[in-house]
Amino acid sequence: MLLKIPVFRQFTDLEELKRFIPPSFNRSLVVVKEILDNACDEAEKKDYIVEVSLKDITLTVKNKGIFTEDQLQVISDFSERITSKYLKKSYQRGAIGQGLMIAIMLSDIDNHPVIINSNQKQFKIEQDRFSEFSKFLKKVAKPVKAFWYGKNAISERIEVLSYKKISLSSNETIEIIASRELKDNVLCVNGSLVHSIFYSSDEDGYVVNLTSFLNEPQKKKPIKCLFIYHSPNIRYADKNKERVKIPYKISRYIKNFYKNISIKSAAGEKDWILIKEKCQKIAEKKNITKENILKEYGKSMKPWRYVFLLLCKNIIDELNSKYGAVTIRQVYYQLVSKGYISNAENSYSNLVAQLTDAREMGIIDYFAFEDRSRYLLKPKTISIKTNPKDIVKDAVISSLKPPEIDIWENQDYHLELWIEKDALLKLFKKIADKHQLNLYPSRGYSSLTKIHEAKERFKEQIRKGKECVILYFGDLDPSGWNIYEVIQKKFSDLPVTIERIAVNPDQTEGLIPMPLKEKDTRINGFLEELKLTECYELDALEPELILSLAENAIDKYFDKNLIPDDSEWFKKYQEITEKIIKLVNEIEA
DNA sequence: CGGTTAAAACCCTGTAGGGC
DNA sequence: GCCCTACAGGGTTTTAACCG
Repeated sequence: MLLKIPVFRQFTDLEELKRFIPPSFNRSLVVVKEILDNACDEAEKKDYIVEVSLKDITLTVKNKGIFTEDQLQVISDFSERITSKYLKKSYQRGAIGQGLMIAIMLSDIDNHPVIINSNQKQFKIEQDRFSEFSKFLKKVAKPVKAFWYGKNAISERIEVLSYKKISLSSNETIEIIASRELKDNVLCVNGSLVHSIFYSSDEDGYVVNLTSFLNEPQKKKPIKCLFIYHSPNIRYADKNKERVKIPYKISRYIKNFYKNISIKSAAGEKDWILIKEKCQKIAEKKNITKENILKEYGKSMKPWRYVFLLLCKNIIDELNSKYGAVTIRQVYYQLVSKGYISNAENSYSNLVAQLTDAREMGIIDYFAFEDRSRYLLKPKTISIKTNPKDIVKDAVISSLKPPEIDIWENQDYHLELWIEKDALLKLFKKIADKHQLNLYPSRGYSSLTKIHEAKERFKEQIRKGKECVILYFGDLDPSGWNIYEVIQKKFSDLPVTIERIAVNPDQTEGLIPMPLKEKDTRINGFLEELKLTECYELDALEPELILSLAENAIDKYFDKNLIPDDSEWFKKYQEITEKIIKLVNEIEA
């Protein structure tokens, strides 16, 4: 079914239009920027020159016919979705359409005419919303279709309509569904569209028939629920959609229509801590009470939780001694593999919350963790009180630290260490330093940029007559396996060996398996190829084992007899540096 | 073919509401 | 009313499978 509501009304109706631009924006500036941006973008593609002229308050942009009538038809095909979040994501219609849309609406709001010269035609966008251009749009605009969104899209910007959380008039409420629980895609309509359905009256001449609208998609696919954009909290509301309010009688109407559809709330794992009872017993045994905790930390907490956090602390201490500061995700995997907590979606965020408390209370040290994903950019300055001579001396002496001689120069191979996750970077850093190897944490799927850079590196080595080898370490799970395969595929045009060192199917003995995530779209390939029903994290291997696997692999490609003799070199280096240091010491400030 | 959803890596905050 | 969980929100980046 097609709704017989021309969506271009959204771009020509003042009230509708206003919602698309944040209030703080200067509209006239935005229109100029958009028009110029898009004209330049298009012109650049075909090497045309953009002509811009401003007369009185009329902005004219000429781009030698890039805006063809065909293109305008495409742009004005409003049966396609439009962007629902300004400044965030735009769908389908692209820059020209977006620019035009904004241009149209702004010219409407600000009474500033905009002229687009295109293909010997002139489109003037001016105050009158059914001007030449609007008429053109009206003529070519297609009716809008209802469309399907998936789970993520919904959780991103759409809330379900039912009956719990949002307070309405009287005591009625509306419930928000946890969209994660939805197994199938659902039909939804975008807020402004719903808005149009309910608020356009017959006087406007638009046909509105909610029943047929609800009926139609039901025939095609079993429908779960009709979704309407809504945010319960005005703070979190999409500012573009804040005008969309759902009156109770409308929600009731829809609810009645779908009486038989049950809406389940998301069932997270409530008892995500699997060793609760054990902790309780320990607490009793050690006589840990709320009062004791309150006395010691100034904040009370259930004894079993405290015991749980102490157990976490032990594990964290152990990890710290092996790797140094760790990430919370590393701790999470450890706890899961030890059977302390469940491996559920909510488990990780719960753990984060627990460890936040633990840190703030002082149970666990802040230094136990590190955040590798954020950084501070510091200016490099020194105090005026410092002695310039000292600074120069320090700089010279520290720059004279003996360098490392390249032990790979005469080798037959060029070796690199690639690991799937950042978490193990520290462990691998040691071995990479020791053997002078490039170390690359791909963080899941490698970026094309880094693959390309690697290829350039390898080409250089191949020119030198070397064989290139990547020693790869990753999880033994569908995605982990696939990541490895993708790397192989990307290097298929270069003679590069990719050796998967760990985790391999023959290394899983004694490891605690994790269940396969059934939702993983790569699961089929994994099952077929490896015939495994469980998966294994790289972190689950003992660090010593990982290191020895790496050492053995490196030794295979490294010939000790080919290490250059550097004794003479360093003798000379020493002589020279000593002379320089002597000179520096002689300088009088 | 392109949009959507899923996966991977990582992190943090605020609050509604159930349970005790 | 406290404690705790779940679930909203916020941020960064990638690739593959699937589907119409």
